[in-house]
Amino acid sequence: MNTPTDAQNPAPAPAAAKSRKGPTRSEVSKSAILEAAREEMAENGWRGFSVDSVAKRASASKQTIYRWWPSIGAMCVDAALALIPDAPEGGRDPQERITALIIPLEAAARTGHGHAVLRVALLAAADDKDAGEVWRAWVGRDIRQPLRMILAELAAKRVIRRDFELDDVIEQLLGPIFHRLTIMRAPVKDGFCADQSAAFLRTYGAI
Amino acid sequence: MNTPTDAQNPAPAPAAAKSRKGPTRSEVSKSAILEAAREEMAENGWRGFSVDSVAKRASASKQTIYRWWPSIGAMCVDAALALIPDAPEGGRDPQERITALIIPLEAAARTGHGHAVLRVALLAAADDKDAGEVWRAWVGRDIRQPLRMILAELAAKRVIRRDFELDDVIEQLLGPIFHRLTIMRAPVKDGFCADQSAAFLRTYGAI
DNA sequence: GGGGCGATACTGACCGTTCCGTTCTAAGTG
DNA sequence: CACTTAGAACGGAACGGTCAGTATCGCCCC
Repeated sequence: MNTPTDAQNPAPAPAAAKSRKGPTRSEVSKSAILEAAREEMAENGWRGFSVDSVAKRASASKQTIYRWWPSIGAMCVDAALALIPDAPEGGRDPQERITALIIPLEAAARTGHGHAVLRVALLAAADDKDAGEVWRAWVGRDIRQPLRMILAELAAKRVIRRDFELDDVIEQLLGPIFHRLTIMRAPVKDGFCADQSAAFLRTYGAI
Repeated sequence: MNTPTDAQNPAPAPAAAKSRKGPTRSEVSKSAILEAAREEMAENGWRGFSVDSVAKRASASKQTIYRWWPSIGAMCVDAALALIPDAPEGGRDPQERITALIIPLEAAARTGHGHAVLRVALLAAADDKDAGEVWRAWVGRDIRQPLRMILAELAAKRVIRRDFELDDVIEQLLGPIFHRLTIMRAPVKDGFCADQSAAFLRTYGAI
C-alpha cells in the first residue's frame, strides 16, 4: 500500500514533534477514519459526501478528522491513495516500463470498491483546492518523476522522438482511464493501461 | 450554440403542450437561470454550488428551476453544453474530420470562463446520475455517432485498422482534454485536439 | 380560470467550529 | 525510581449558518 504525503497536516505533523507533552495522535483512529471515508465515498459520491457521516461511522470526533486533514477533500484523496498498490518492477521493455507506472491505478480501479473510491477522489481533486494539491503531489512523485527518467532514457537511445511534452504524455496516459472511471463509470478492462502505453509508443516512436 | 437535450424536463416539455391554458414557460427566465448558473459554477465549483445562489442571481424562484430541470446537476450540464459551438465541416482529410468533432470542446475550454464552467459540468456529470445521463446523451449524439460513421469509412478504405473499440477511441480522444480541464486545471493549448486525433491515427493507422 | 411566475417559509441534513469531560503521555520533581 | 503535572488528543454534543427540495402564497398573463 501507498503511504501518501500525509496531506500536510494542519498542525505541525505529529512525527515532527519536539518536546511535546500529550499523547501522540492515534494511528488507529486515523485508519478507522480512512476506512469509513472510503465506504462513505463509494456510497454517496462527492457532493453527497458528509464529514458527519464519516465521523459517525468511524466512531470518531469531527475534530479528530480536522486534526489530521486540512479539508475533507484532502482526506478523500488520502483514502483513495491508500488503495493504490506500489508499482511493480518494470523490466527492460520500454512499453513494460511505462505500463508498470500506471498499472497500480488500473489495479485499484478494477475492483468495484476501488472504482467508486477512486472516482470520488478524482472529483475531490478536481473540485477542492487542498485535495487537488495532494493528488498532484502524488502524481508528481509516483508518475511524473519516474516517467521523466524513463522517457529521457528512451529518447537518448532513439527509441522515441525527442519532441514530446512531458505533461502531454501524462494526459495521454492518465486521461483515458480517468475519463472511463469518472464520466463513463464503465469498468476498466484488463490491459487498459498497457494499451495506453502502447498507443504512446506508437505516437512517439522514432521515425 | 448547442441546443442540448433539454434534459428531459420533469414536466412534459413546454413545447409539447396541447390544449394548455396558462402561459408557456418563460424562455427568458430559463436563459437567465442558465447564465447565472454558469457564473456560479465558475465561482464556486461543484460542491460549493448552490441552487439558492443561482435563483437569487437570476432573480428567479427555486421552483422555476425545478420546473425546468430534474436536478441541479442536469442544469449544470445544460448550462455548459450551451457554450459548446457547433462542429465545423470536416473536409476530406481523416485527421481533419476527426479533429472537427472535438474542436468545439477545445474552443469552449480555451476561454477562462468556459474552462471553469466545463470543468464543473464534467464534475456534475461524474457525480450526479441525471447530469451524467444528459452528458452521455450529448456525447452519444455529437461525438460517438458521427465518429462511428467516420471510423467505419476510414476502416473500409483501409486508412485505419479494423480492430479498434469505439469506446476506447472516445476515451483516447476525450480523456486527455478532460483530464487537463479537471484534474490539472491547466489551460488547453491551441491544437490540443488536433494532437489527439493525430495520436489516434498513429495508433490505429494501417501499418 | 389554470398554469407559470417570484417570493417566502419550512423540514431535514450538513458544514465548520467550539466547547466539554476524559484519557493518555512526556517532562519535571523529589 | 515513583509521583505529580501540564498539555494534547480523544469521543461526544452542541452552535449558527447554509443548503436541497417541497409547499404555499398572491399575481399576472395567456
